[in-house]
Amino acid sequence: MVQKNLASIPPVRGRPRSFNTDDVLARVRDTFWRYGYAGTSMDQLSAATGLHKPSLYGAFGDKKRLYLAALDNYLAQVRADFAEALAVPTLAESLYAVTERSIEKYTGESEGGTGCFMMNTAMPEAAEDPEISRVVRESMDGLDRALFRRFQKAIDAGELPPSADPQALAMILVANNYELSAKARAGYSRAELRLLADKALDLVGRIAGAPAGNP
Amino acid sequence: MVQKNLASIPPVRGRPRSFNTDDVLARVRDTFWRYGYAGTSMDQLSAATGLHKPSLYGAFGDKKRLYLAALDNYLAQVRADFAEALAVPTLAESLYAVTERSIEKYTGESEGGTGCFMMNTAMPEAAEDPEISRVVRESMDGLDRALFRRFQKAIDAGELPPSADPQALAMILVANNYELSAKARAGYSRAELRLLADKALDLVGRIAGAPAGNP
DNA sequence: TATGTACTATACCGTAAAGTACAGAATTGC
DNA sequence: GCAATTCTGTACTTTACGGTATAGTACATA
Repeated sequence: MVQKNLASIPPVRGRPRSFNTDDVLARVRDTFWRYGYAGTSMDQLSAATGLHKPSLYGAFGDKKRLYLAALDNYLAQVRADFAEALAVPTLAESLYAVTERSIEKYTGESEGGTGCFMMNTAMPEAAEDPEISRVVRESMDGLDRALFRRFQKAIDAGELPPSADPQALAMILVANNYELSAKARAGYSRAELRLLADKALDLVGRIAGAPAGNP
Repeated sequence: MVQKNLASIPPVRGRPRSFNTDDVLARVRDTFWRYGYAGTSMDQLSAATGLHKPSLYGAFGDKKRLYLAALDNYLAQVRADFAEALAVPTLAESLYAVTERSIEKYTGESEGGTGCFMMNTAMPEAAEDPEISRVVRESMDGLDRALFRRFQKAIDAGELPPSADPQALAMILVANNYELSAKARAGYSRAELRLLADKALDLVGRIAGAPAGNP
């Protein structure tokens, strides 16, 4: 994401916007989060943001561009959250923070709907929309890489033996993350999700010292 | 599911149906699979099945009942597939069969769309529809239990030591299954999914002999 | 063959969807 | 102050949606 969103660059001349783009995108995101992409109407988005439709269209384009802007916004925040959690020096604390943030996000404790926003809104569209599926793939690859690097860092720091298998370890947490999202959406409780995440962390601990198996 | 679907009980009198219910539900399922629940219109379903809308409404009720019938149909088939794969006597072969069937299904090789039908169509609706979210939860619990029982069986059969942790082992495959579904929908290739599944199976092998960790 | 019954086909209904035209309002540069 | 520019608000257009009325049709029982 090198280029900034056009909609967030305030125009120099003319009547200024009466709204803050990020606030609007947060409302838009929450509405899509609850009802899905196809299940959300522009009128709902208009009501949720307090903006009239021409303002939404003027600022973001059509429904899909508005959705993609909200998705970008969400993914940027998720990346920042992950980066912060992964920056914790101790591996165990770092991984716990990762799972805890996911659980908090997916249970909708702070804001938004349940489960992962991308999983529950982009996936149904991904089959027929290459633009959306590309964003999804890149986001997934990013998650894989981020966790892989964290384990590599732990090996470099001597927290794990050089023989450890960072790819397998990363996969445990990635797969667990998908399960957390799905089960949160289905209505599982925070406590149940916490147990699942702890099981995954326990697994990581059990095989952290083991070398990679035969391919 | 004790009670049979009403739509599958042929009436005794009057003009008989010109269509086979299961065939129709398969077409309905495939259409929802591609476009999502909210993204699919009754006209699309009518075109995909070759039935006119009044026939669909007459046989299944409204859109949601039609969807739920297709979902039940799908889940029954998935359960049967899983049961068959889990019935393979050797644990390793059994687990490989489980992953292979998922991959085949999720890549849309034989029929339907990509990813898990339930994941990609029911999840967006699950947040606002308790009836759908209940079905999803029950299906998830069923998957957890089926895999747990398979590992328990392997312990009973002496394939795994009594100290093995069937819950953790089951979780590896369940979480992997969710990841396979998500990545298939995002467009990952069969080969990439196979590698992921093999990593999970490898993990199972690595910790199969280990006892459960501290809770 | 007569009759009841359920299915099929066409056409339609009311509503809600995405998107827009246009007039007025707010701000900047001149 | 005045023109240029951009946003806001109301009302609208067009299309597609879920769902149905109705007329006709095919079959089972009697």
